[in-house]
Amino acid sequence: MSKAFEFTRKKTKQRRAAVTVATLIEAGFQILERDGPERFGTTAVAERAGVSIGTLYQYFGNKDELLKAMARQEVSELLQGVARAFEASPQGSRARPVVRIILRTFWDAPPDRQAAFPLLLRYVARADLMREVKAFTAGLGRDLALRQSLSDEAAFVLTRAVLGVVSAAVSEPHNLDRQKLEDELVHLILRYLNLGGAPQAVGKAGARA
Amino acid sequence: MSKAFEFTRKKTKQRRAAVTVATLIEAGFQILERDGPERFGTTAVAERAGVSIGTLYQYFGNKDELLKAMARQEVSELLQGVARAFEASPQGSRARPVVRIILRTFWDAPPDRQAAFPLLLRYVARADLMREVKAFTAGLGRDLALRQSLSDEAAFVLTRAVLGVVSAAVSEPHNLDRQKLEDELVHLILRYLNLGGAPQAVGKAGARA
Amino acid sequence: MSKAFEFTRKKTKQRRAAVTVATLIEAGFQILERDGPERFGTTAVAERAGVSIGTLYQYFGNKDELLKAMARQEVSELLQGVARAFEASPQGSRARPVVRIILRTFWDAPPDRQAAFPLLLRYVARADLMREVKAFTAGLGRDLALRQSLSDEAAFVLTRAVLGVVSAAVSEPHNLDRQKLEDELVHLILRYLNLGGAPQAVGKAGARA
Amino acid sequence: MSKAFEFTRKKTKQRRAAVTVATLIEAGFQILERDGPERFGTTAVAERAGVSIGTLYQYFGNKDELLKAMARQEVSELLQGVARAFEASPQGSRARPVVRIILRTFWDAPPDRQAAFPLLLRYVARADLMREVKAFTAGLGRDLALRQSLSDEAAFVLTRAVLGVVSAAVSEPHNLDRQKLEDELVHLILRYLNLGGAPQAVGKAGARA
DNA sequence: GATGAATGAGAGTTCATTCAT
DNA sequence: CATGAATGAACTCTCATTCAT
Repeated sequence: MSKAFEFTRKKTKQRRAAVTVATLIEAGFQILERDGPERFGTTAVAERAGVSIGTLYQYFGNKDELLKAMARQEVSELLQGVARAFEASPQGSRARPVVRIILRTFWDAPPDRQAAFPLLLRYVARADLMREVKAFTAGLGRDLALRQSLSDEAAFVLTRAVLGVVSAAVSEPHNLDRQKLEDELVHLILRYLNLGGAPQAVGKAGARA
Repeated sequence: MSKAFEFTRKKTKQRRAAVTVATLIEAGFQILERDGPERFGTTAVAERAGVSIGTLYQYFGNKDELLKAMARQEVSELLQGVARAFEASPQGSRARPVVRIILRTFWDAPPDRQAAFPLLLRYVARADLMREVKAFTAGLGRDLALRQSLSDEAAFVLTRAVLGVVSAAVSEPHNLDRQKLEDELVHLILRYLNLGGAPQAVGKAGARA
Repeated sequence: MSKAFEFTRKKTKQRRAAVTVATLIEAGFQILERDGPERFGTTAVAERAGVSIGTLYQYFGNKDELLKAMARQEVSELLQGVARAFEASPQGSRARPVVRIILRTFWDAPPDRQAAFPLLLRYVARADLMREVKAFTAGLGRDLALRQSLSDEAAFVLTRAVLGVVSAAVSEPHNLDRQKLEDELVHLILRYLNLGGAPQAVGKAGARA
Repeated sequence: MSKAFEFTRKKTKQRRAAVTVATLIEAGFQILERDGPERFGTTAVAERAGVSIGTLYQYFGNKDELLKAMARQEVSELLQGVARAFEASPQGSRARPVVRIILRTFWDAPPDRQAAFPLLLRYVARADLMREVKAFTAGLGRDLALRQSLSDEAAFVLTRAVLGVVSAAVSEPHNLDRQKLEDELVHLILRYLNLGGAPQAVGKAGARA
């Protein structure tokens, strides 16, 4: 057996494994949306992915690991979107694009996907996943604050406040206007960072950002 | 049988029923704290309450109803605390007392109780429970805004932002300073309502409230 | 509700529970014999007992507990048989009746039941079950030794030697004569206790006991 | 290709195969001791041996065959030890050395290895493995009995009695003295063979062998 | 009303074994 | 020959809920 062949074979196998993993995660999202967080089960995921339950457990030692992988991917995508929106907009006008991408992810998601968020979010709130979130919000904070470094507490408050609002908007039944919510969120960010517009009345949605 | 007797008996029965319900709810909290949200089960609750599982189902048609009753009580206590703090403090200095009582409820709770919050919160986020929360936040909002009425969206953003921060502080592993977090939360509220201090640097915890 | 009624009801329930437990243990033996030790499973036991799997787990917290109960019963029956044989025979001629009852239990059992012994025996070899076995062999030892007390080690050697022989006779494929084996076992016991016949040749089965 | 070359290659291959088999068996023992009999699995064995699971199945058609090979080796080593002890000691004083080597193997083994014995022993008790055990015990018996031939039954009783005692000593929790146990075992053998000391009291450990 | 034995669908997980590469 | 990804039957166990007493 030549080394080249060995190498090819190994790569092939690795690719196949990677494909299987990706398929499982995707199936995980589909089941989570189809059956809801309560009825989310490993058997259904494997079946939907077209692999045996044993294969699932080859790659994810248990249900939690699968959920964590799904959460990681979800977070990662959101963070990338935020980062892109952040960099694509000029300093001083970044709050709104960022809020927009967040709202698009959460608010615009179909109801079934929205129902999946709380479960995923629970898995995000674990040490190993938080690290990258922290790293990201730290970087974000630095820029947002116009080079003034936000304290850990300030970064925490800002990010969790925004996340709390959009999570609530998704999981609580309500009757809110999307545009007004966006305005209020932008307002929240700008005022918190002492960047926002004139000290005028709050709650009058409009040209405030 | 005289009506009076009937009445007395009925009242006695009702009182006994009320006691049983209260006992079950209290037992519910104990089990939730003792076994955690995952292992929270009706059997254990009934046992701890000293009644049979059948009796539990006499008063709560299913597990969800029990959880909702527990959530209702928890929220109700928090809201009362907030209301007291609100009314006890002079206009213009209300943000900090309110934040304090919230932090006391969440941050100061023993770890086991903290672990119970996410589950309870999920049950708060249901239509019938939200009504009173909304009523409360609406009233609160009116006062906070110095008689300017907050829009629904603004009230939503303010309350969920604060809740999001304290929830995260409780469920995520972190390394934050309690006093600084309190300062930042107060800051968030005041700035959002355009009441807060001078447009100075953010994140320098201290004499800002 | 009168106390008498309460009492009756309780007794009724207890009786029903006892019947269920007995049924499950009996079903356990049947499954163990039918499917073999490897394939012995809780589902099959419950099914055969005509109750749900949940009921089985109401009475036996896990598979091991069921197996232990079965082992306890098996041992208990054997010990009772031995005790009866012991007491029914005159001092000095007790070895043979005891050996006979042991051989009847093991050797005469149908092959499927024999296949079940090793598993059961493994569960006998646990602290809590051993206590009664020890108590029994201690008592037996005292008598066997004509009032000389056997040391712990001697009692251990004697009982385990006999058990080892009959276990092996059951679980190993062999081609032995039952009568000769009985003779040799009796011989083993008597000689070990220095009670046995003349110092003649070993292995010539016959009128030695 | 010359025959010589073919031959060499074949031999090389055979040698390599033998090494692999030996490696697998050794890995088997390590896994058995590390994970216990319940968790003993082919995957872990292959991994520990540094080969793929497929390779394991090339050499052992199934799990049982692997276990049998392990049991065979274990037994073979014990028998060799016994044979050496037997031949190294003078006629008439062989019981104690033999008992000693047996106790050394079982009693002195580390607890993890002891836990492995019952499983191995079960695999010894199969037709093909028993043949050599029988051959050995037959030969041993002949010598032990000073040329009187033991009947099959007597050889069986003697060997299984001893094995039963040491197995029990290893698998049951107990509180026995090693020296006393050795004395009692020697006593058992000698008395059974009508070679042993005076018809004195049993259970007083000491200078009886 | 109170009881608690019984239910049973369904969960997560394991592991000996196969076979395309 | 070696590999190891894939298999899937089978397993133990949970727990919300019912209903005869």
